[in-house]
Amino acid sequence: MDEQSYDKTSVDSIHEFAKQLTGKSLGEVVYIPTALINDRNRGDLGSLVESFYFQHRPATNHGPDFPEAGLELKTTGVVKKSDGSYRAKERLVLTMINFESIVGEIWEGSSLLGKCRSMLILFYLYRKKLPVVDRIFVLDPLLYSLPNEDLEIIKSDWEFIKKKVESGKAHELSEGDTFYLGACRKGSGGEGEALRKQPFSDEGAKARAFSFKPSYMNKLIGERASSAKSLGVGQNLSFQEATAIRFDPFVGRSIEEISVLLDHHKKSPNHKGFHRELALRILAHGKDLPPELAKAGIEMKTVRIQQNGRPREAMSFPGFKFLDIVNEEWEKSSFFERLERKFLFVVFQTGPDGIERLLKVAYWNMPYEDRLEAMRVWEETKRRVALDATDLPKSSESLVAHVRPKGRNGNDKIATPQGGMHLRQCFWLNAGYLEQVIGGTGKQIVGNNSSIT
DNA sequence: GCATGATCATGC
DNA sequence: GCATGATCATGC
Repeated sequence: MDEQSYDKTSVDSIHEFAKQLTGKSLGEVVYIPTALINDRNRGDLGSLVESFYFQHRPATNHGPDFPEAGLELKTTGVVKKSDGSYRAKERLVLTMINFESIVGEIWEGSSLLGKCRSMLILFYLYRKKLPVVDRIFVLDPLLYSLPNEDLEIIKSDWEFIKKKVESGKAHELSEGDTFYLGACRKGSGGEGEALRKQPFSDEGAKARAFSFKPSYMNKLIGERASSAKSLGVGQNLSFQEATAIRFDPFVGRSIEEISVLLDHHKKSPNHKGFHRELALRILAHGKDLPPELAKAGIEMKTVRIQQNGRPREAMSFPGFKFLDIVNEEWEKSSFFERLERKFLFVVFQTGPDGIERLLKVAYWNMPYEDRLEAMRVWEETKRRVALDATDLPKSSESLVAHVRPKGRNGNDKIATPQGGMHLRQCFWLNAGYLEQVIGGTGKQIVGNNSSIT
């Protein structure tokens, strides 16, 4: 049934009309004046779809794209994974955060809610070199109406961001502050970028926008569905409460005890993922993170503390390539992306009796000052890789992070800018830094030291 | 006991 | 086969 047109007052009609784009690019369906394409790969595909496919020009720039239907139109990129399924290429930017006006808003009348309560999201296959009008739409368009199960979480994310602005800390905003909604950077990002004023501090803040995190987008796409059961976050439980309910019965118990209770045992004496597996069985009753934590992009990490209070090890992150980092920007680097996440630490400690027990569980995200220090280490690493990839920042050079090998064995070498081969490396958070962080999370079973009061 | 270098075990 | 999270090993 090919429809020639649609009813702009009807969400369903707009949705049906949009479906006819799937499998095609905008450019093959309608004529786009070349002046508007302009040889640029970037461009506002959403506006082009609205103007040339829907032939629709809203009377005003304010309000939804389709005011009569109360519908917002969004286009967003996906990339194909090796197994053929899709994942979000990036976060979905919803609307700029106006630091001046958000402090006077309430959720029910907020500009964010106006944007995201009803959206039609079209997915196109991202191809870097291809102009946006030539990118193919894939998947069915998604009619998004803020699901009940996500509403409370997104609302409290919004309130957290608002509170941070009210505390004069707009410049310290981080994606790790929140769960589904992120205060993402929006702007040139260059050295000369103009900072924005914030109402309760003289400090300039980088421009930010509300966005759905990539992890949340992936869940919407439905390509990462797992069988893991919901924790029940959102209805009447916070992340902290729901997590505490799962871990409470095991806190204080020994590894041995937990292992027996869950009937999960070490496969070998050197089973390196054992503590993590126990934690996942406690938290998720399985091997996958519960859907809420997956949607929030939570980074669950196990930390093992020795009798003397120090972590047994520093904390590693995925390896990087020498040839990549020299051309990367901090805010686009994978280390930055990791450190912007919210962490869930599952902490074990060996007691004076030599027995290791589950000590506590805590949510955490990296404070502003420490993110700046991590950036310094990253920039220093980038600089030194270009000079000599075998001489990189050691843990003695920073209180927060360092660089060390990360490989399968001594043959796991990759190319350096110097033309040689050297052991693959990754970033680590120092053991001493972790000690301070874990100590700072206090004694509670589940806390969140990122909270601002 | 710690910093640094080196490597393991697992799951996909 | 490979990335990943995590741990082991060595020398000071």
